Amino acid sequence: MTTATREAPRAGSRSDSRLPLVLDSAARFFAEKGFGYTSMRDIAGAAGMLPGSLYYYFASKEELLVAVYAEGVRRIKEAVLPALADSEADAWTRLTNVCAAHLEGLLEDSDYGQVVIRVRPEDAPEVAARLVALRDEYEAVFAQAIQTLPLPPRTDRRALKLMLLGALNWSQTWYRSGRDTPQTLARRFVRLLRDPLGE
Amino acid sequence: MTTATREAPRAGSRSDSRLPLVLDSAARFFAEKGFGYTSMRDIAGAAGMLPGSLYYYFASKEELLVAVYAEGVRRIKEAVLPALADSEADAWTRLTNVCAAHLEGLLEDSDYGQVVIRVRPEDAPEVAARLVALRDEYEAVFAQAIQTLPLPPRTDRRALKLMLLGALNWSQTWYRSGRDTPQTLARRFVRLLRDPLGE
DNA sequence: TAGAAAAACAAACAGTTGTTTGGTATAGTG
DNA sequence: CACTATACCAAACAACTGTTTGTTTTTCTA
Repeated sequence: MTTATREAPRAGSRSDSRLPLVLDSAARFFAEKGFGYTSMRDIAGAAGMLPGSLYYYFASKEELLVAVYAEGVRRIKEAVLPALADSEADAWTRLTNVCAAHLEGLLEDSDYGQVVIRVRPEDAPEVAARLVALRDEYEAVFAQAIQTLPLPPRTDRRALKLMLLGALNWSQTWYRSGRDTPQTLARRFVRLLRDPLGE
Repeated sequence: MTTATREAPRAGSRSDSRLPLVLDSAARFFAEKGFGYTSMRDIAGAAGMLPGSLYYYFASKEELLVAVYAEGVRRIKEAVLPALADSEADAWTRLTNVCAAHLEGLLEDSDYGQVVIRVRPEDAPEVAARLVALRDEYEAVFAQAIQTLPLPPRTDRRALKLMLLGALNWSQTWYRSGRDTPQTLARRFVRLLRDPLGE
């Protein structure tokens, strides 16, 4: 809306655009080095372009971040929604599947998902509000998986969501690919919540 | 903020050093803006000094981070250790108190604690290993609080630690002072783990 | 086939970055 | 008193930052 940044190449039209390359490149750097530590030259270079050329697609570095961020949210949602819609499974295994999908899009799958968790909205003040909105949009999806759980009355569902989501997101700091899979991790976390640990 | 307000030189020995001021200033900026977004000019300015003068105390920006980081770990440990050593309380309330102390040093208390959680070691490649070592040093303390829990056999204590610590640390992203206190938050999280939620 | 729009290049801009160098006022010591 | 270490200041450095501007090449369309 604000800028002419999101125009996708129309079908049949000129397709030598390097926009997807730019987005992938930006996602990779943002995910690996963070927003502030990535320069427009990094991104352009990896896409085989000059830094100034990026401004043909994006009005600013922050707008580029918004595009990557939005795509990240879109992908995580895309991975999670099927698990959420599975009416065959019971609520607890549905939650487990949602968590597994969340972890996958966050740890293994793509750089896009990692950007959503890694980059703090405040790091891009001009567009912070839009980033927060995108995050909230996904959190609402995740909250649904908890809303349908059969829980003892008076259970604090909000706290449950914050706790689980926090544990999942923080895993980005210690997770090393090859040891545990997102699936087993998700199972382990959900079980810790479901099964009683006290006395 | 304060610019040329000369701190009164303390009586006696030569203690007109502004080193503590520098550390406080750095901690504040690192906690609020992150490491990469903070310039040496920011830090020096807030301490009433010139940027170059910081190199009298620290060989580099990254070394300055190490100093703040170490002090942060020291403070969190200082807050958590008493709760851990309380042999009166039973293991579960001890864990609750440890979590509360952890949250306090992370959300409310000081900027130093926030730096430890906020700044990623990889953001300072030259000293990353030392930062990780400092973090691990604390995590070992936290692990102790879980080690002493009376848990059903075959419980994955490592997963429990990662989950709880993740939930606590991630709270930094959504916590707003004035709503919930660290105490109530800690109680809520621990209860979610201890009490059964399943069926 | 002329013209316009798309997709870039090439080169610079002004500002900021961490850091270095050389000097200086102050205070403690013999 | 001279001397020395401390705790800074003042000014610059080269490298890098996001961004702008004018130009060129390519491709689609009328």
